[in-house]
Amino acid sequence: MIKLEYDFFIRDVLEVAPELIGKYLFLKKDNVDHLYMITEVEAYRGEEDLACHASKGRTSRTEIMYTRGGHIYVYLIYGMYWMFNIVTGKEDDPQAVLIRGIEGIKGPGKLTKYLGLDGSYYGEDICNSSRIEIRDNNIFHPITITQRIGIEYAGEPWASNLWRYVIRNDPK
DNA sequence: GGCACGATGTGA
DNA sequence: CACATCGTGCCG
Repeated sequence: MIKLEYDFFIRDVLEVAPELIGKYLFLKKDNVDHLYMITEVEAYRGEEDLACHASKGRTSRTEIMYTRGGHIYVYLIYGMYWMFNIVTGKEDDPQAVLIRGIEGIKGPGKLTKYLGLDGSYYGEDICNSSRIEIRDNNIFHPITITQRIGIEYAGEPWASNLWRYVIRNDPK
């Protein structure tokens, strides 16, 4: 298992997102190591993407998306659920990958609750953290590509862009 | 300051 | 389909 470094994350989100399928999320909780295979992600790309929070421009919340890839973007939705994202791309090119599923857990809100991820991870450097990393075991997994979930409000073409990537055979 | 609304999940 | 629950963006 190789830890992924900046060169992996500092690329366009449409390259990084599909490659994250089958990779492993490493977490250290209470001094115990855990590995979870990533099974579902979505790409959010630039200020022009009306489903991307960066479409509102640079704010205290979206600021982290304007940094170079490898930082963590976490935010609260519906007052209850933390969404876990990894920033990608170069500095000043706001992009992020929303991690929507790991093996056995479907749904971005359930995922963060299960893993214990919250606002304390906002801005964390996933290439230089003692508690969270992404690792690769070089095993390829075929993927299914679909539209992103829950962003119809963004209108076209954003609602129809095929920017959701799911591990194939992962039921739904 | 006030208000509308979500990259969701659950349960009727 | 209703709704919980609150940070954020936007307007005033």
